[in-house]
Amino acid sequence: MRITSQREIILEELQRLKTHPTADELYEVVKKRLPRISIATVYRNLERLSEAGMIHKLEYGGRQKRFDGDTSPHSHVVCVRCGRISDVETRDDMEILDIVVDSKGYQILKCGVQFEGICPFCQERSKSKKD
Amino acid sequence: MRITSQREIILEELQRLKTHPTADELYEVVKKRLPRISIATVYRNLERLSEAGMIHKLEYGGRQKRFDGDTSPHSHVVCVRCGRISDVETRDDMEILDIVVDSKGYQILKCGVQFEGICPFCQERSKSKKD
DNA sequence: ATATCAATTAGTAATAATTATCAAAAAGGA
DNA sequence: TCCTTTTTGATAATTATTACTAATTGATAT
Ligand SMILES: [Mn+2]
Ligand SMILES: [Mn+2]
Ligand SMILES: [Zn+2]
Ligand SMILES: [Zn+2]
Repeated sequence: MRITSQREIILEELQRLKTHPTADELYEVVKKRLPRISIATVYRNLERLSEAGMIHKLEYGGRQKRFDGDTSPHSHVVCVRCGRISDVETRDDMEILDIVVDSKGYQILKCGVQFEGICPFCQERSKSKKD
Repeated sequence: MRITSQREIILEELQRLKTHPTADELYEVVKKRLPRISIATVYRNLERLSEAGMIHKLEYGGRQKRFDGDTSPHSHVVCVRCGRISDVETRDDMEILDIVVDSKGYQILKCGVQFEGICPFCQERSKSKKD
C-alpha cells in the first residue's frame, strides 16, 4: 500500500483524535490540512487502512460507522442517545472466552465486552431539559 | 399500543424465527400470512416493538439492523463474513460490570460480551472455494 | 348500531450513508 | 524519460431506513 499524503494525513489525524470519529467528522478535520481532498478518498482510505489492520472500524449501533486509530485491545462504551463512543478502562483480561459453553458451530475469532450507556453530554442535556 | 393483525403477526413470526432476521427477511416471511402488508409497516412495527421492549434491535456490524424476538439476556456471535448472528450459550454471569475501572463519565446502562467469528456456512464456503 | 376521533396502514417519496465508476493525476520503477 | 499501476476527485448509483399522506381501522361514547 502506497503512502500518499492523503493516506498519511488521514491516519495521522485519526490517531490524534480520541473521539472515534465518523468518516465525515474526520473529513472535516483532514480538510483543514488538505482543502482539496474528496470525501470519497476518506471513505476509501478508512476502508483500506482497516483491512490492513492499521485502524479499527467500529460498527456498533447507530447508522454511521466510527473509526479508532488506537488498535490496542480495549473496550468501548456507546452512548444510546447520540452514538458517541469512548474507551472504557478495564481490569486485565479475565479470560472472557472461557464463558462460552456452545458457540453453535461458529469459529470464534475474537470477543470483547461492549458497554452501553449515556455520555456526559447527554446526561447534561437531560438535566437541563428535564424531559 | 394497539394490537393489529400486522403487529401481532410480525411479533409472532419474529419470536418463532431463531435467525435474528433483518427487516426485509422478516417481511418476506410475514408476507406469506399477510400478502398485502407493506415493508414500511414491518419497519415501523419493529421500531415500536423494540421501543416497548418486546423485542430487541441488534445493531452490531454490517449495514442492516437485525431483530431478536428473544428478550432474555444472552450473548451473540456475529459472522464477520456474512453478518449472520447466532446466540452463544454462556456460563452464568460472572459480574462483567466489575471489570470497569473508569467509564469516562458515562452512566453505564448495560453490558454484554460480543463475539465475532465465522459461521458454519462461511466456513464451508471457504473450504470448497479454497480462497 | 352509529358517530367520532386517534392510531395505524399501504404506498411511495425523501433522506442518509456508503459504495461504485471513471477519467485524470501521481507514484514508482526500468 | 516513458511506461505501468495505484490512487485521487468528482459524481452517480445503491442500500437501508425514515418521512409523508390519504385512506382505513379500531376503540369508545352516545
Ligand atoms: Mn477506542
Ligand atoms: Mn438472540
Ligand atoms: Zn450521548
Ligand atoms: Zn457467515
